[in-house]
This record gives sequence, C-alpha cells and structure tokens, in this order.
Amino acid sequence: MKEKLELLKILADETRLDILNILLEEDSYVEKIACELSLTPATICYHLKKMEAAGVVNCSRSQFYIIYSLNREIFNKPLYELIKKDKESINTKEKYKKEVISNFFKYGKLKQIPTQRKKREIVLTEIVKQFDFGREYDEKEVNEIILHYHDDFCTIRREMIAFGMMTRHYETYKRIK
Amino acid sequence: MKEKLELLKILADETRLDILNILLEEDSYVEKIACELSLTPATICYHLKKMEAAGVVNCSRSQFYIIYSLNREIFNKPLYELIKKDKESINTKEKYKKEVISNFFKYGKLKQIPTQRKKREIVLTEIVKQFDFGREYDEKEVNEIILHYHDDFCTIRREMIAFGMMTRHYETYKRIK
DNA sequence: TAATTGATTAGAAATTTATCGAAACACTAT
DNA sequence: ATAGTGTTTCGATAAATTTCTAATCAATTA
Repeated sequence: MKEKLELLKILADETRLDILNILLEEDSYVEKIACELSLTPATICYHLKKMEAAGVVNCSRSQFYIIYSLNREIFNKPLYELIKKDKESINTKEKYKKEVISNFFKYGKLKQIPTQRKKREIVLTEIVKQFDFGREYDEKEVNEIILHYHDDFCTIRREMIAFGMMTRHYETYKRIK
Repeated sequence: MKEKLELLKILADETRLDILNILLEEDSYVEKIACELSLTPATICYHLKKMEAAGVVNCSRSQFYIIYSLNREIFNKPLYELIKKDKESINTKEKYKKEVISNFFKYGKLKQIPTQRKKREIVLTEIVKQFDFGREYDEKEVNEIILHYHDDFCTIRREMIAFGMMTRHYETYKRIK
C-alpha cells in the first residue's frame, strides 16, 4: 500500500507532471529541462531523483549528460488499482464496533441505549449473544437476561425483535441472529 | 489540465485513500468514518468536502445522516490519461531554443561556439538558415556568410556538415537541412 | 593535469496542507 | 418549540514539501 500512495504523491505535483510530459516526448537531461521549465537545475534534479526512487524514471550517462527516460509501463494501470487497499481494511469495521461497545458499556452494564440506529444495532448485537440459538425462552427469562445489562428490558426486548435478532410466537422467544 | 492535477492531489493523501476505501465497501457518513479512522469529524468533513468539490464523491441526506458515496466511474481511467498534457507543451521546446539563441548571439553575432552538442546544434541550425536550399556555394562564399556570425568559419563549416545540414562534393557546398 | 560543464547535495526560506477545538448550522424527534 | 445529534465552518497550529543559493562532486576535453 505504501508504494501506491508514494506513486500518487509523486504524480501529484505540477512541476513533476511538466517533467513527465517532456519525457513523454523524448528523453532529456537536467539542464535542458530546467531551461524549458524556467527552474533551476537543482530543482529539476530534486524532482528527478524523487521520481527515480519511485521507479517512475530511469537514468543513464551519455557523454556530458545524464539522460533521463520514462518507465512507461507504470502508466497503464487504471486508477482503481492505485486507490484500492489490499487487505486489513476489514479491521476498520471491527475497530468501529469495539469503539462503540467500549463507549456504551461500563463494568459489563449498558450505560444507556444509543439513540443512533447503527450504534443501537451494535450494542444489541452484543447483548443478544447471551441467548442460545435453537432454545426457547419465555418472557420472564428474556427480561432477566437483559436485566443484567440495563433496566429498560422492555425497550431492548422490543428492539431486538425489530432488528430481527429475536422472534416471538405467543409467549415464546427465540434467537435467530 | 488543471483538473487532472487537482484529482491527483486529491488522491495523494493517506487519509483520503482510507476514506475512499471505506466508501468502496459501502456508503457511509462523517461520524462513522471519523470513528473508524480515529480522526475528528471536522477532519473527515474537510476531506469529504474536498473530494466532493473534485467530483470524487457525492452526498445526500438520509434521516440523521449525510450519506457519502463514491463516483466510481472516475477510477476506470488509466493513469496515463491523468498525466498527459493536452496541448501547448510544444511551446516548451521552442522556449528552450530561444533561450539558447539569446544566450549565444549578441547583436546578430555568435559570441562563442557552444561546447555542448545540443546547444551547438541549435546555434548552427540558426546560421544555416542563411543558405538557400537547392543552390550551390563554393567554399569562399560559405566562409563569407559564416563570417557574418563568427571568425572561426572553419569549425562552423565543418560542424554543419557533421550535423548533416550541409554536404560537400569536391569544391561545392549545398544546404540539405 | 587543469579547466570546463553538468549533476547533485546541503541548508534555509517560503508555501502549502492536514489536523484539531470551538462555535455555528441543519435537521429530527419529543 | 426545544433538546439532541450530526455536519460544517473558522482560526490556529503543526508538519510536510517545493524552491532557491551556494558548495561539492563527477566526467570530459584541451
């Protein structure tokens, strides 16, 4: 990933784009480019070295001059490939959940029921884990379990059903998610 | 051209890439992204607004939230299209030539013969314009014309041939370039 | 070998940019 | 209406980056 960002940073500069466009037409060298762009050789050198380090250009000595040329294959990639992160981006979702959970729970108790729908879902998902799949609970059992977390078992019970985590048939509750 | 550079600058930032990768998975909103990336909403908003201005993302209100989504078509272009300048880049070459010429000529005279091959070529190209195509010159005539520019007609005459601007057959010279 | 010329590096100045806290704004729901 | 929640803007700060001058390095030619 690091390299992709690096390449984008290399390209995101007016002077370097100017240099690349000159090299797109034909190979060239520091002083000439400096002259064409009305900048000092030091500045051009700085940019070329930077691009060389990133593999965007190559250089070789020829007589007096050090000739720089493009590494053209780089430019065939679609932009998409440069912005797409490889792995580990899945982690960020987990990180968010953990943050919400640690904000709303304290000493194993739910401090308050989140008003935001998405945060509420996360919190309820955490609580519903206390129920086993495939087992039937009567309302009293459900309330007692929820009570471990929060006084308002009524709201939580209703919301868990609304989110499709539990079902109710007559007096019987089941976990389904 | 301006827009291309702008787009590259937008993409060349780690935080913005992170945001784009989150949006690549699913639409999201300021606070959630801020939480996932451990940055403040102000910062995320700053980046999203910037990307919106560049047409990289779109947003629309939904309930509490302002949902941001990607403008995915942008990412299909190959990198090449973002670095290639449209026109006017031809000017830079002309600019260089003019600079060399004004450095080496003074009051219509050649101050000195450039040591650098490429500059020498430019200067000689300027002098050879005094000869007509299709006409034959004897050596004396050639020397006289060159003498208008510089004392060392001998070197200049030889170099013009070396660069393929003139040919010599026995005592006769012709301009060919 | 000495002189010339192009390339590079180091250090400093100037500019741009990312980030945050606080305040203002916009919408929703009670 | 008012309170609550998410978004945006403003001002300040910190960090990164471009550019230049001057000095040094490297290669070539006389």
